Amino acid sequence: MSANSADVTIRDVASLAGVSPMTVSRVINESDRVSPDTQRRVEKAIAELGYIPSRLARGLSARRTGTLAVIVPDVANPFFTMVVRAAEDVARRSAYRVILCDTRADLAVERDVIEELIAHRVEGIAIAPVSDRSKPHLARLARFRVPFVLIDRTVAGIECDAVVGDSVGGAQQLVEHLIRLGHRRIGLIVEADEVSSARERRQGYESALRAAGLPLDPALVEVATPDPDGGLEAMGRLLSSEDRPSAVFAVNNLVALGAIEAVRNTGLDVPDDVALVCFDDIEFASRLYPFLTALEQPAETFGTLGTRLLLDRIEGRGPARDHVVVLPGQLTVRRSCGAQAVGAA
Amino acid sequence: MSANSADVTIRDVASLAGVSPMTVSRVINESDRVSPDTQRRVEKAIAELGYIPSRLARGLSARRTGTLAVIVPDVANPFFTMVVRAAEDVARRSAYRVILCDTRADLAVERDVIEELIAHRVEGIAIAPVSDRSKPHLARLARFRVPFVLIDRTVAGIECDAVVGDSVGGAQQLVEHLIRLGHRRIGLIVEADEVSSARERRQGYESALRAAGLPLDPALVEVATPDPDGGLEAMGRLLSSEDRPSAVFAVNNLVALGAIEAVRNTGLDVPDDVALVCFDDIEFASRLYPFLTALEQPAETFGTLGTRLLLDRIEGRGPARDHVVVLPGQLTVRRSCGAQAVGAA
DNA sequence: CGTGGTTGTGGTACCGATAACACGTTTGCG
DNA sequence: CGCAAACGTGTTATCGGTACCACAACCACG
Repeated sequence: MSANSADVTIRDVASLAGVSPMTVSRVINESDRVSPDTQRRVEKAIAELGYIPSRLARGLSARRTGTLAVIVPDVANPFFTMVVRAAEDVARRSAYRVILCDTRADLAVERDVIEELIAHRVEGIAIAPVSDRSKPHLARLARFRVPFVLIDRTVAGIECDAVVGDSVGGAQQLVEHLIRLGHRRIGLIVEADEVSSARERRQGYESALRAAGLPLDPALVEVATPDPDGGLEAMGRLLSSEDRPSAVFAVNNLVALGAIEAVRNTGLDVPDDVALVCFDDIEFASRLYPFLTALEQPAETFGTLGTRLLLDRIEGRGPARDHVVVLPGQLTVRRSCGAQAVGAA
Repeated sequence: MSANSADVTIRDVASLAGVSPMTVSRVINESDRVSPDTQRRVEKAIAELGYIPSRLARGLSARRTGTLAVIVPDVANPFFTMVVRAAEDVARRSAYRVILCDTRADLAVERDVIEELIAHRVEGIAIAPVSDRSKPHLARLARFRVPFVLIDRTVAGIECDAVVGDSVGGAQQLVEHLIRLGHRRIGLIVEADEVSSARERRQGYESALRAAGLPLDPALVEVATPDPDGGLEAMGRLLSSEDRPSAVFAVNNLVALGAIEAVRNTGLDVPDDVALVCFDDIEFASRLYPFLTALEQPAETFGTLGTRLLLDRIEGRGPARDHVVVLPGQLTVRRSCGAQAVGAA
């Protein structure tokens, strides 16, 4: 047994087995044009030396790296955590590895990360882009012929495969629910308009209000960063306005968390003083304390489906036209909206 | 502008700039032995062609891939999510990329994943191993001279750098706290003994009981998989025993979640009927509903410190001896233990 | 003005694998 | 029995970079 297996190459295996490197390569790649006897000898040599073929060399000559990448703006957001986990799983089942990139919603990081991934010659990327301003980054991918699939968000001016939620419809459902509960002044905490999902949720909010004959009051719309701190500040502003809303729709789960905190900090309570609904559940929190009325999205499905589409593209099985999947969400009514929770259990 | 930048090589850049590939390589690598004029010409050519050097080729000839890996048993566990995010961040700051692997606590997956990573010639691995039975996997890494750092768990028989929590001490604190509240029959839901952190938490539990002169009753100890379902089942068994515990220490946050569910399913309540404490907080849940009395661990620090140690090793800055960091946790008292939460805010 | 040292650049081999082709040996079938 | 197809294996070139050495041009110094 060698002291160090790190430098064993295909040639070492070949000479130990008494064959050429090419034959070893055939064994590794399970080509069938190898005699059973040779195959056995080679496999024995591989085992004896503890040989592990270099993916670098393989990738360089075969032009296949067997690596995908998943880019998300925030792995710590439970929605994206599940997306990442599902993507990793699907990838592994197809013998691909996954490089995870968290852009922290920073365009500069996203740009760099994409350069890196091209340099790494990843075979495809599933990306939840920062915003519409990610367009040049995606254009660069297209220029390098790196297949990619958008997850959760589309980007204006980019045509490609995508898996997104029904943000317009979901937002409508949430707001209609609030209206049904009797709310007339409904606030919105949303992230910047250049994020497609946020834009669409805002549209859903507006169309629900219009359908109910309610006025659109710009004072009721706050723009925030999509995290608890953003929600905290935005809700603070809404609460301090003269004619404060009786209900608020938060663009996602983390924003909702901050929003609730803001309400409580003011000595008020959810839902008694302010009702609250949002997109995306926080599974662990709901399990402990079913509180948030949320439009739950099937996060894992975003990841699995997105990765499948990506693999299809890579392996040329993709449809000729772009494939945009819209996944419906599900309204789960709990306490934060002030409705008696319908005891479904 | 070329129609496709995917196949631009260093030679294309060289001929456009009227220099040799070697000179282009020097520019890419910021070697200073290039005249300012040449440098400018080469950079212009690079920009014009949209050239991105191949990491495969670089890795192959320079024997540096600039890639690390992080292996965790479950990214969806908030503790590991934070570890991963922190690791990724530190890595990027040092110009390394990170491959994420989720073993789902499956030894076979762990084995495969490690083979893959060696094949990829990653330069180092931060790993939260499945259990003591991960030893052969780590031995393989050692044999291939791949530096690695253990995160959160040590492995019997493996000496290396590690960043772990003070499981014994933390468990003691939690159990002492329950004893102080008057509990005499304290249950434990723990994962298999072959996981070092679980083993140590059990030790802490036992020594706290012994110190208080309380008996160790095997009927009070349930082994479970470290997830909500495991907690649910284990707590179910504890509750149905004839002399059920008045308090339970759950080995981690997810187990606690399931345990609470089990209590509630029985028509009982936490903490009135059964008090509960656990390791690791669930930040998002606590933010919404400060309920779990937990021994909080600085998850991000596990990731940052672990990755720093790893980078030190890789770059040869590591100390000669193994560096084991033990991070203390912090007891945060909330409602689940039945104590009046000390209003610290 | 010769010698040694620096500076900028190029040539060649090689990293570790595979593609493409070539070649000797069976095997099959009329 | 002869020739073609199938089989098993090796040879060579190449993937896209970098290490290493060579070398010309220039500098300074005694």
